[in-house]
Amino acid sequence: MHDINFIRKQPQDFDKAMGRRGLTPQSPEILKLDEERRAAQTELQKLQAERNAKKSGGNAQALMDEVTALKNRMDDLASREKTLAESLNQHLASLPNILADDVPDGADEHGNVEVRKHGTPRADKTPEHFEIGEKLGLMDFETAAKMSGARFVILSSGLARLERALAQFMLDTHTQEHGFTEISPPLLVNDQTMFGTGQLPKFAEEQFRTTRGDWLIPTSEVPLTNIVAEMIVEEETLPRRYTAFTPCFRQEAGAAGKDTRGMIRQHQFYKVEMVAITTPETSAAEQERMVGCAETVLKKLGIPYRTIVLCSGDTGFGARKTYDIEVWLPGQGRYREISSVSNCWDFQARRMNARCRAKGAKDTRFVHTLNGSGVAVGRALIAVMENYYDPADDGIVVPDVLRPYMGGLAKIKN
RNA sequence: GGAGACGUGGCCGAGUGGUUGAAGGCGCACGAUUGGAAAUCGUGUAUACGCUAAACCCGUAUCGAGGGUUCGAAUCCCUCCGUCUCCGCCA
Repeated sequence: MHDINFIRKQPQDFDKAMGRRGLTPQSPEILKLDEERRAAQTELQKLQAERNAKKSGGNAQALMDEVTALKNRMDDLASREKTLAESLNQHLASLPNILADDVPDGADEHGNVEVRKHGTPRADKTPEHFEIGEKLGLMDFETAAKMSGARFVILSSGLARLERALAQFMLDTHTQEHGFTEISPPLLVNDQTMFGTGQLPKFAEEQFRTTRGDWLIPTSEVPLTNIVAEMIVEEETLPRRYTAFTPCFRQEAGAAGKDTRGMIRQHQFYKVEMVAITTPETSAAEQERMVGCAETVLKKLGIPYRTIVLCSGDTGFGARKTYDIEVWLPGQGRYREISSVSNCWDFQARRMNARCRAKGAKDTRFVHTLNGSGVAVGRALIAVMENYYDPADDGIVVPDVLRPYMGGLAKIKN
C-alpha cells in the first residue's frame, strides 16, 4: 500500500518509481480521486458541523426540520465519499512496491545480477532428482497423481526422513544460531491477512481457497508477518525475528508447462521461512543479515550456490529489493532458486497497519517487514539428492550436518 | 452441534435515545512537596482524517466490524467476527 501523502507531494517521483515497474504514470488518476474524495469529505464535514450546532441549540421543532433538510445532501455526500475512497484504495492497493535505488534495471530474469558465488560444483552430470528418487523406489509421482493429480509427490522411507531432517536442521540453525523464534502458525488465514502481505487482491488465482472462504497459506511469510498486524510495538523490542516450518500451497496457475517433471514445482511443499520486523533504520542491514542466515544453511549442507540481486523486472509485487539464492543442481546442470529474501520496507506494514513507537515518543511509524526462505525444504531435498549422489551405487550420501537427524545414517540406499 | 452471557480508552469499569470522546479508578508523563524516595497534592494523558507551507487551533469520525431505524445511537434492530460458561462431540 502506498502513502497518499508521498504521491501528493512528489507525484513525479512516484510515477518514475512505477515506471521502473513498467507502469504508465499513475498519479494523475490517483490525485484526481484523492481531490474529489477530500472535497466530498470537507463538504460533508461542514454539513455535519452545521447539524451538530443545531443539535445543541435546543429541541425546537423548527430546528429538527432544518436538520431533516440537510439530511439528503449529507447522505449523498457520504456515499460519494465512500465510493471515491474505495476506488482510491483499490487503486493504491493494486500497485507494486517502489523499488530500492540500488535495484538494477532489467526486463526479466536476464537482468539479475550475481553478487557472490560459493562452493565448487561437482564436475560430473548426475541423474535428475526424480530419476534418482524413482530408482531408489522412494519417490512416487504416479501414486500421488492417482490421489491428488499432477504436481504432488509421495516420499517414503529415507527420503521422507531426509525431508524431515532438513527441516529440523534448518529450524535448529535459525533458532539456536540466528536468534529467530520458532512459530507454529495457522495454515488457513482470512482475506485481511492475505491482503496484509500483498497476496490479495491481485494474486487470488495463485491461491487455494476453502469452501468456508479461508485461504491456504502460499508461504508462512503470511501468518508470520501478520503477527504484528494492527499492533503498535515498542521499538526497543525490535527486531522481532520469527521462523516457521510449514507446508505451502500454490496453484502455480501461471506456470503451466513449467517444471512439470519432478518436485521442483509442486502444489504443496515444505518451507522453513524467516520473517523479521524492524525499525525503518535497520531493515537494509537486516536484509543482508537474513541472506547470510539462508546462505549459512547451504554452507553447512555443503551445497554450491550463488546469490543474485533481482532486477526491476523480476522483483516481486511487495518487495523493494530481493536477493535470490540459487543452488547448483548437477542433474540439470544449472543453478535453481532455493531462497528469496525480500525487504518489503513499509509496504506490507501500511497494508496491515503495523506500527512501532520509541519509548516515550508520541508518534508512531510503520515498521519494516522482511521475509526470506531459510530455505525451501523440497528444493533443498533435491539439491542434496543430486549433489550427494553416488554413481557407484545410485545412493545418496547424507551430509554430515544431517546425520544426527537421521539416526546416524550415512547413506540412503536402495 | 445445542443453550446462554458478553465485547466501551494502555488496563479495570460506569453509562439503555440528546450538552458522553465518553464518569470513576489504575497505570503513565510532567510539576509541587522531600536531603532523597515512598505517600500526598496539582496538571495532563486515544486514534484517524480534514483544514494548514507546517504546527497549534478548529472541524469531523471512531464505544468489536458492517448495515438499518431516528432530526439525533455507545445506548434500539439486523448480519458478521471474537471471547466466556454449561451440555454434546472430537484429534
